[in-house]
Amino acid sequence: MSAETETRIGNLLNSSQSQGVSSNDASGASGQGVKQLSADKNITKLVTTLEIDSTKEKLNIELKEKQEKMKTSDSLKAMRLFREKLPANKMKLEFLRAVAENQVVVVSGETGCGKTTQLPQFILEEEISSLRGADCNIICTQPRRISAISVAARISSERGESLGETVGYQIRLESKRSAQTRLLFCTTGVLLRQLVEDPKLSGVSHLLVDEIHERGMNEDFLLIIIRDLLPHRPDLRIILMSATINADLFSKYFGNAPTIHIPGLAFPVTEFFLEDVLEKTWYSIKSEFENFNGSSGRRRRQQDSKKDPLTLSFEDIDIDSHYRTYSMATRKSLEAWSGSLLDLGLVESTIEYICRHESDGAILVFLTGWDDISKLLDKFKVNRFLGDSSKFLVLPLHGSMPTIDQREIFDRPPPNKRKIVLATNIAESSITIDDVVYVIDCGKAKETSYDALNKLACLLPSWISKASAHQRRGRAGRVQPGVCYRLYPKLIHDGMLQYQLPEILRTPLQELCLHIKSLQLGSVGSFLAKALQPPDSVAVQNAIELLKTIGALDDMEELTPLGRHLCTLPLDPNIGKMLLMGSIFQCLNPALTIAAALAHRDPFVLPINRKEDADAAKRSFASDSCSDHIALLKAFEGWKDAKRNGQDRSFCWDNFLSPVTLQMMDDMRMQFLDLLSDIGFVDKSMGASAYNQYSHDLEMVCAILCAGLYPNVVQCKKRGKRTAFFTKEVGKVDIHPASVNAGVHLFPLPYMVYSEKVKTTSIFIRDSTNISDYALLLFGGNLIPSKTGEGIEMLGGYLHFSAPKTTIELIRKLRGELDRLFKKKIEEPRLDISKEGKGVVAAVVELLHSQHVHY
DNA sequence: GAGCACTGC
Repeated sequence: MSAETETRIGNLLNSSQSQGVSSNDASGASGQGVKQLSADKNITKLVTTLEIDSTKEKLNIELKEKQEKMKTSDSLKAMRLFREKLPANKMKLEFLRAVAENQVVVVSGETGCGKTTQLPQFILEEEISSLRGADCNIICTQPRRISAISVAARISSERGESLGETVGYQIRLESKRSAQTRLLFCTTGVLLRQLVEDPKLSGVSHLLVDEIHERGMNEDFLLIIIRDLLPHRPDLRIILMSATINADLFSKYFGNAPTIHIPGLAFPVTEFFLEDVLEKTWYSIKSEFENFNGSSGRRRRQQDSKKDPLTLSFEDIDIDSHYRTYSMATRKSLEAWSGSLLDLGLVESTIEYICRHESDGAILVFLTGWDDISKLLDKFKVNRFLGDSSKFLVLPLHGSMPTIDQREIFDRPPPNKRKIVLATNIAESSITIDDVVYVIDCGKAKETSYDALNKLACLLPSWISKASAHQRRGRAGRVQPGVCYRLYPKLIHDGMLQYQLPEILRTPLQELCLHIKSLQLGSVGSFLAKALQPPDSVAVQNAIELLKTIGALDDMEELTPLGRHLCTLPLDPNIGKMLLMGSIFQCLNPALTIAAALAHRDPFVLPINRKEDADAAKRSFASDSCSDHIALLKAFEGWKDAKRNGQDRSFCWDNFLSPVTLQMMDDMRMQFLDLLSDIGFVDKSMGASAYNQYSHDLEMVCAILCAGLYPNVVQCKKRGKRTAFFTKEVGKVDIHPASVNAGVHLFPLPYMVYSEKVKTTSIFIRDSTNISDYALLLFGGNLIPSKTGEGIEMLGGYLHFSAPKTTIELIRKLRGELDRLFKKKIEEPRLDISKEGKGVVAAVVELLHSQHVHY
């Protein structure tokens, strides 16, 4: 730091310190007024209750009459016949009796049995017929937005109503419901948010929780809450719905609640395993070691550490005796088969076999990721048969590919053209392609796991569960009988886990922990111990530690004022903190944009053919900022500008951006703004300019990023002409190749902050922003005096900063002022600190812009 | 010298 800078900052600081602002507490005078008001309220309440009773009776009768008409309406005749044929219809009386007699009922049923559309409807009809229609309030949760909408729409049409009348839906940022709505479909997340306001679910008569077999975190969380709620709400009815027959786990969890099983109604799907596929296709699998020694025999145990137990157990099988009835060629292939590598040649041959020998119908191929899809497409190009684009319509389907927003996937292809969809497990439950007749299942999926000891998220291909395999197979039987080709031996299938590990055991828990605290559910540890499968205590401890580090929990694990604000923001606590910092320090717009992008998904798409161009587009947004977050920000701002000129479509196309994602980000920004206004950090009447003084100051924006993302810090260390990156927990990490910082050899600043660190083929920092030591000193963790000398430590001693004593003193002083300002604003968000903070913030900006110390 | 499962408030 230059002497000149030092003096300027010193002066700025001194000018601001003396201006203490007196508290503007006005609550002392308001006590009497509140009492008066509540007395009035009681009288009004009494009068309205009487009125409500008579209108309610009228409504009950009205609803029943309307329903009777519906039952005889001609226009709904076809719909009625369809409904009567569903397997669920046969169980109607049994189901309604079980619901009447028990507080909790578990229903299992295969796809096509009609449980999701019929069971909530049975309850609704029963309540209306019994003249309880006015009081009934049925909620049915779905794990995904798309299913909440489509099921609500389906039931509305079955009742001959418009969506949003008796039946409605509510998902984040979108709802169709009205005062008449008696049956509401919502995402599980929406219900969990609602619980903050209404912990007893008062007014809800029936709660159906669908797809509990998927074991998502929200659903597992909700089940704990429901079980604790039951004694306090004896009138509340709970119906848990699962797709798998094995519903015992859920029944036991609820004190042996009765279970009902509804058989499915799907077309039969024939199933072939690898051994059968090999017999049919005559494909020959080459050993992965063949190139080294020319023999095709298995090199057992050679790479044990890399192989999973299931693959290893297959290598212990004596192929010749186990597969006696199979051909020599097949046995040789099975001997060479490697469970750890996907054989794309086999996939290609299987597709070719179907196209040559089987009748019409779309083919759906389940692969693990972008790479498989891309490589298989390359193989198609040079395949003389499959490469004929007049006969085959080949479509990649991946969450980050541009095809995701296209209708082509769902449309029937023209006659004499076969549709072949190469998909990830997005096609397992999120996207349904009706005309699929053939499914090819590679048996694997990329799955996250959480290494609690290293505080590390992992994303690795692994064997799917039997339940997933069953679900994939079912995708072939939606419109007619289908065929499923499994590219793994039956023995592998038999050894697969029955179910995937629940999400609560596979993810970091900080957001969940915050949610538990906000619902006042007691200590995090004892609450989570009540889960169906409680998470590892180390994982819980990590989450609590992180919440303490960012200042959301105090030493007693109680919510701090900051923690309470973070609870109201539907965001990861780190990103929520960034948003608050942005609103306090005049960077509101960038904070809103970056928070929306990080919370939702990357708006940059990953096209197969033009990925170099896509990379270049992203880099051009980042310019020389060395920041993926700035690239996101600039891309969004560019889109907003283009949209104003009606050029948004071409802007997205030219820059490889997803319009759907950008629109969602825009909607989310509005939601965040509303929430910030609710909790007092933003006064909308002030106008945007009141919160964006530094929004175009990239140094300041990066400092806000640092404030939010800490302790996700990477040290950049020069290694000759390159830079190496290190974190406290796992040591050396790499910049993800998709980052704008990949391939940059030297960085102007000595640190990076990031939001996501994932272990795949290596440990990658997926997104990063290069930041200065000043940003870290002013907005990072607490400054601890160095034990050894005059410097400062951070991150438990992992980071050291040294500078002349006067500089350190100045930084400590500035940081102290900044912390004081932040604390004041967090404790009293509506307080105007702009005058008081002017000097401090100006000093901070000055410092962030000053010559950085070379590292 | 490389790489990007999927949901959701």
